[in-house]
Amino acid sequence: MHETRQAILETARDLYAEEGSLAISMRKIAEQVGISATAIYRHFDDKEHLLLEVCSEGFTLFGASLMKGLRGKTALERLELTGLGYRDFALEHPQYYRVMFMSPHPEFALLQQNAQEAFSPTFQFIIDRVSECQRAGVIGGDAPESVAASIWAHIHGAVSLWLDGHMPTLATPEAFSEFFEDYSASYLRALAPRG
Amino acid sequence: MHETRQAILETARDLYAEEGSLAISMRKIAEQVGISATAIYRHFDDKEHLLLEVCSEGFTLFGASLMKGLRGKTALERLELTGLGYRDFALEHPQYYRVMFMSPHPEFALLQQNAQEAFSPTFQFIIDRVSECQRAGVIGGDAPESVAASIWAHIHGAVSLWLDGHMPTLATPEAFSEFFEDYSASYLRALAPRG
DNA sequence: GCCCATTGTTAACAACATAAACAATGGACG
DNA sequence: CGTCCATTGTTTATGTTGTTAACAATGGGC
Repeated sequence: MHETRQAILETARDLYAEEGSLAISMRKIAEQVGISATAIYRHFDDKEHLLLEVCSEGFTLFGASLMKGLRGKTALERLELTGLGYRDFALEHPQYYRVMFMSPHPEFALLQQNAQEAFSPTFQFIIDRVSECQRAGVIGGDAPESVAASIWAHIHGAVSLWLDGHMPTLATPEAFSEFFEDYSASYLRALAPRG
Repeated sequence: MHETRQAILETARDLYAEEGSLAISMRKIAEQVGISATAIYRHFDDKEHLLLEVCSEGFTLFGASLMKGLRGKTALERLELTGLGYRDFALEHPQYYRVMFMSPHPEFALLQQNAQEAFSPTFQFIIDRVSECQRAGVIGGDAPESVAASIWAHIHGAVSLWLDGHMPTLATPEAFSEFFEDYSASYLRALAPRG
C-alpha cells in the first residue's frame, strides 16, 4: 500500500546522496521508480515536503551519531566524543549535512524551519554534555547554552568550510579529521575554568 | 557601449540582494533592464558567469571590511578588529556572504572555485594578523596557517549558523553581535601562549 | 452490486536556461 | 562615399523544470 511511497523516498534519498539536490527532479525520481512524475503528488504535497521527509532520516542518523558520545567514561570524554560523532556524521553523510545545516536561500524555508525544530533536541544533548562537564569542573562556568552554541559554531564552521572545499590544504578526509581533533582539543582546553 | 552590461550587473546584484539567488532569473533581469532575456548572452557566457561577476564585487567589499582591522594599534587589536570586520561584512551583506561562503551543492561549481581563489589573498591577510600576534607573543606558537584556519572556522561557524536562523535565542543582529564579541574574546584568550 | 476513496494515467501550463537564425547599426578601411 | 563586419539586439524554438486538471482503473465497505 505504502510501498510506492517508500520507493519514492528511497529513490529520492539515493539520487540526493549520489548527485546532490540538483539531481532531485520529480521526473527523474518518477522514472527511476517506474511511475509518472505526477503520481508522486498522490503521496507528497510537493517537492519540498518530499525533501522534508528525506531529511528526517538524516536527523535520525545525526542523532545516532551524536549518541556515540555517551560511550565515553568521563564527562569531558563524552563531550569530546560527541564532537567527533558530529564530525563523523558530516563526513559520512555530507549530502544530509548540507540540506540540514547548509541549506541556503530562502527557497527552502520549510526545510530550514524543520531543521531548526529537529535540531533542538540534539542541541539539548550538547547542552547536557556541557553541563555535565561544568559539574565535573572541567569547563568554566558560563551559561551552558552559550558554551554549547560556541562549540556548535566551532564544529559547524570547520565542517562546513571543509565540505565546501574552502580548506584546500586539508584535501583528504583524513587530513581534515586530524586537524579537527587538534582544533577541538585546543578549544576544549580553552573552555577550561580559569585560574 | 558597456552600459547595458553594467545595467545587467546592477540589476542582477539588486535582485540578488533583495530576494536571494532564487530571484535571479535571466528573464527577470532582462525585463528590469528593458531587453530580451537572450540579449544577456551577448554580454555573459551564461548565468553562472554572470553571478560570478556579481560576486567579485562582493569580494571587493569583503576585503575592504577586513582591512578595517588595520586601524588597531596593537597586533592583538588588529586581529580582533579583523574578526569584527568579518562579522560586519556578513551582517551587512548577508546575500553576498551566502554566495561566497555558503554556496551549496555542486551546481555552482564555478562559483565555488572562484570563491576559493578570491579568498586566498584575504586568508593570507588573516595569517599575517596571526603571525604578527605570535611575534608579539600574545598568541601561541602553532603554525599560523593552522591557527588562522581555526579562527576562520570559528567565525564562519557562528556567522553562518546565525544567518541560517539556527540561533533562535539570538534573533536580532545586536544580540548576535554581542554574543560574537564575547565568543571571539574567549577564543582569543584560548589561543594565548600557555604557561 | 453500487459508491467512492485511492492511485495511477496523460495532457497542459507557466517558468526556466539556452541555442539558432535573423536584423539593425555603427565604425574601420578601401 | 561605400562596403564589410563585429556588435548588440530581436524573435523563435527546444528541452527542462514543478505542478494542476481531467480522466481511468481498481478494490474495499455498505
